[in-house]
Amino acid sequence: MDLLETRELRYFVTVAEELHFGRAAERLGIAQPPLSRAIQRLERRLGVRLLERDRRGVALTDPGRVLLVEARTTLDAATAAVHRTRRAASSRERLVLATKAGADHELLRELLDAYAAEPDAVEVEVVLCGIGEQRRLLRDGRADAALLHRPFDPLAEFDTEDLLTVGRIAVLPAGHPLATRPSLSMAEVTGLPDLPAARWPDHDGNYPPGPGPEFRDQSQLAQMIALGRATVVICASAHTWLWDEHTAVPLTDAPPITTVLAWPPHSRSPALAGLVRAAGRLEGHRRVGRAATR
Amino acid sequence: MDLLETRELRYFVTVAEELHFGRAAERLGIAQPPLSRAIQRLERRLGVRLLERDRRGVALTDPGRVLLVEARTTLDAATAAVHRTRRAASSRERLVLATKAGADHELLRELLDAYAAEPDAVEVEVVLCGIGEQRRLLRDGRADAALLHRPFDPLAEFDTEDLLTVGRIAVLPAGHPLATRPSLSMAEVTGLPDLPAARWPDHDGNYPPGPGPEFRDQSQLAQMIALGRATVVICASAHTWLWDEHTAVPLTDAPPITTVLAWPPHSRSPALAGLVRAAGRLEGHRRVGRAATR
DNA sequence: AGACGTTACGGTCACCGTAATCATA
DNA sequence: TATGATTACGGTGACCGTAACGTCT
Repeated sequence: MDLLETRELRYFVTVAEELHFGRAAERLGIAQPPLSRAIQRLERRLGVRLLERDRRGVALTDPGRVLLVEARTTLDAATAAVHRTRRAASSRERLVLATKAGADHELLRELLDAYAAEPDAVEVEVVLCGIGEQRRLLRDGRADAALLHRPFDPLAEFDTEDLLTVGRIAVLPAGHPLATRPSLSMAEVTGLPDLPAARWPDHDGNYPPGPGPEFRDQSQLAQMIALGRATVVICASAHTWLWDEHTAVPLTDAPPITTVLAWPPHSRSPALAGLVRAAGRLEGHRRVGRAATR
Repeated sequence: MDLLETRELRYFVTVAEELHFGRAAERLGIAQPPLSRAIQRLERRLGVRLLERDRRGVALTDPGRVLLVEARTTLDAATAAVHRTRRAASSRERLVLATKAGADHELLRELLDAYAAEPDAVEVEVVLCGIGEQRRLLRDGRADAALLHRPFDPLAEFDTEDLLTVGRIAVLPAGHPLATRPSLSMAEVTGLPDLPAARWPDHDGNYPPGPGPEFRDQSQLAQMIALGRATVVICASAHTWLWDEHTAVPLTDAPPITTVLAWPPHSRSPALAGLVRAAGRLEGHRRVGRAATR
């Protein structure tokens, strides 16, 4: 009763992303006509119109939008099958941990050290990926676990263990008038006419509207702020990568950010279990430490 | 990079389930040789040996076991894509709720009534399925939500809302000596030589070892107990289907069972949101009611 | 010899690419 | 007229079924 081949799904996803048969066919490495026919076949088999082809191009229908997300998760599951099977076959076991480049330096170090102390610790490969890419790495099996951030990353589909909760800071150019303040409120740093808030991509890869510059990784952001062209409100643990030209000011009224260790819920590997145990120990120690210093 | 077609995965899963190329080919409706070649192709592409074919049949390797679960989730995702896309295309919206046949009568009634009171309630189709089948219906998109039971059903992969927690009862033949007792302990009802505990299938469809009779649905169970051949420890809400020949005795030391409403975590439908809201209201009322009667 | 998985071989159908056609701005 | 999707058409390759083969009990 599953009449969809992954090739067809891949075709559909590409067309849905490009909204243009020509470009989609080029990305897929085939000619347009076979692609057109494949989509028609898909629509005929499902009995559902997926794309609206009228004047001025192609648009997704409502069922088409549903299929787009379902097809993506199916394709992710298929590539996860490849990765996890190959991983299981490789002789020496290892864990792949995905994290955003440039974030959580110290925490990551602590976690790796804590895990290394586990009795049956295996090699941990750290994969640095772009903003918001960790979840896809988890879904398609390229990573066994990842560091995510609440409330930014949707966590519903994963199991998680809290690691560390910190406040937020505003990162300003060193010479800015507000940079001398000991703390700031959200209201004071939003809507500054001379310092627009930088914008980063959401989970669909699109940028929210606004006057600030778009950026895609932490180095772009750092440079833009150092140039005095932008500001950003960000996790306090980001202080590790600040430049001399930056000033970090704590925010009093911004909701805190929790870094969590996340993994696919059905994972059964003992190595991953060890990593989770290490994460729990880390968080436990931290809690005890906090309680003791009160 | 996803080189696996769903047809190949279906072939592999069937062989892995049958552990016999001939029977698997028959189930798939093809001849053995193409099946043999397809599996070889799969192994070659993955670079992994999935099956051990020596004398006395076929066995799964460790990577083969990994691929079996990954392939199942991939196939479930593919059929979910079909179901959800078709559902989205159908004009009138509806919800499909899966529940074990013969369980949670009253609770289900309450839930449906509570949901019907929602402002934008849509038609709810109730699908009765076999023991432990609800999770698969959720995964492959045949159902939008299901009633599951903690701690029996693994809930990691779903979002859930607690509905009702009740104790457990022992169901005995009406004439049994223990049937006159006001309550019992687990120790008293396990290991009775004259009344073995009935066994039901676990999540893989296998039966745990033991002397008691195997059963697959509630009517078989009821008959077997009425005949004086078995006993069972079961959710207290099961009292709705007891016969005159049955006696239910509460257990004092058995962990309680919670019926939960479960749904796929990425669901975005407003109709489902309404059902969850109704479930929350139900549980809230119940909690208030309990508190008031204390 | 029997059971069962694999190799050999020939045919068909699905998919692809090139070329022509249709629709729209 | 130009752009972009669809239909027409011929070819190749993937997959299947039948038949022969190997291997172990």
